[in-house]
Amino acid sequence: MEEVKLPKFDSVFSIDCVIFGFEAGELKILLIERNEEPFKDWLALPGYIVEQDESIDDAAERILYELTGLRDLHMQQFHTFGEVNRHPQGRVITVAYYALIRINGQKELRPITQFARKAFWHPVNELPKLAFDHSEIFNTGFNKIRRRLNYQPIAFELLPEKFTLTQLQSLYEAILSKKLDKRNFRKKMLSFGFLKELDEKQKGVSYRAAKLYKFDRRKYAKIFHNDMNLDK
Amino acid sequence: MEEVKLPKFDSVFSIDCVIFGFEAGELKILLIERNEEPFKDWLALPGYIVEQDESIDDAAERILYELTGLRDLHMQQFHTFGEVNRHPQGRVITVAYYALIRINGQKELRPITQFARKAFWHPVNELPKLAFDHSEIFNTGFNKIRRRLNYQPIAFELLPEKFTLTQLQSLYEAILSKKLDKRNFRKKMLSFGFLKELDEKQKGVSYRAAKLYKFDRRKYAKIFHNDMNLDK
DNA sequence: AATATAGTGTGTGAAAATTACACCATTAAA
DNA sequence: TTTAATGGTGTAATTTTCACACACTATATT
Repeated sequence: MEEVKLPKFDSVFSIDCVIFGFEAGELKILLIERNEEPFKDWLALPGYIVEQDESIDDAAERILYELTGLRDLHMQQFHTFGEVNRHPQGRVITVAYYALIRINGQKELRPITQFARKAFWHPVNELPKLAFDHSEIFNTGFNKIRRRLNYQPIAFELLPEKFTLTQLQSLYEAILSKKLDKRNFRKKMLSFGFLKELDEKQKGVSYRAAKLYKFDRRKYAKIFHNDMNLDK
Repeated sequence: MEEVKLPKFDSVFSIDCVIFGFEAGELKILLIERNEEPFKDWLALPGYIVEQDESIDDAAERILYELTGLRDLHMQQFHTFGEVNRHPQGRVITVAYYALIRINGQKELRPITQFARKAFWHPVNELPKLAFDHSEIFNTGFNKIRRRLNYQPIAFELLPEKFTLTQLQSLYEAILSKKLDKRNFRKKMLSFGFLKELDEKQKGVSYRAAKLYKFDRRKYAKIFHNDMNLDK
């Protein structure tokens, strides 16, 4: 069997990341300020070029780390953008990933490479124009997680380990952009059976402290073992 | 502003297509027999390399056409596969698309290029080993359409324009691999309000002929206008 | 000590959706 | 006319969804 060479093109893959966080009752995403042409000084999603000897999943982790200092999140690919002219300097196809993380105790965001001047959280409402087609990438990703919220326990990745039902509800409201009924929401969430009520209560509030809950992954997996694998 | 060059890699994008059809009560996909190394003579999903000056959506259409003679289907991207060693000859990242089409009156399948020796329909059960990681790509795609079946009217793309409720049901059963209750299925489908009952009946059967129905896109769009755009 | 404030936590009834389930009707062929 | 094959239909029980309002508790303020 003879070795056949693949054709070569001046084409480049990149990764872009839509990282959601939840803070002060607001849904936010992670942006960087670019320090490199093109779109120097613009705001953009954290994203960069995939190396030749790394898988795209690995690349996503590395790139996010280099641009923001964040590590070990569970990112998932959600769409690939391949218009010819989406990058002004050549053909770049980008695979977009999302993740949801706890902003809370997060250490400072600090870019490792010089390609980003800084990284910071920005509310998803009132987003400014972003570099490249990043606004479109963000919108597609946001719609994806809205959908996924219905059949995947992604909300818990955004909350601290211990949370109140009110926090959980206001997160759902932020993602879905609509008000939910408190009694029905609580009834339904609790009926799933994967929330573990703790003995602790909220602290430091100047009103009746709410009970804290925890998301119980093991119970979730038991209850929904069917659905978990379908998801890729 | 100075022109900055993008780095160059020996990396290649490709497209692979998972095309579903429905025939004789069975769900099938389109395979080709490869006529080129690597995996010469193997069965594979229709797939090839993206040119530098075409978008990935355009590439998907072109490639499918060249390998199978099929045209103008509505393909949708569903996942991108980017493991380093998925192609034995170098770095190839592939974007996978699916489509669902009517096999029925389809003209002969005939590859245009020589890269495929032939193209043919194969039942999704009892699939043989496929070239590259195409078995995994198929599985991922199959799971995607199973999910989508719940919130998108994709089934109708697989049926002839006029179809009976029994045909529709057996298609659902084929995709979901489970039996459904006839009365409940019919009640529910009709309750959506986007099936148009025709005056015609089935012909050429040796038993009571069934009524024919049509999928009414306009009604569907009116009823579900919300959901249509979220889908990318 | 009284009171204002802000969010917690709880139940019920009506309506809608889902599920389980079995038999007669119609057609063509034998 | 009988047989074989599929078409077509309704109801009752159960579960899920939805709409809706007020008393409780902890703290801060006076």
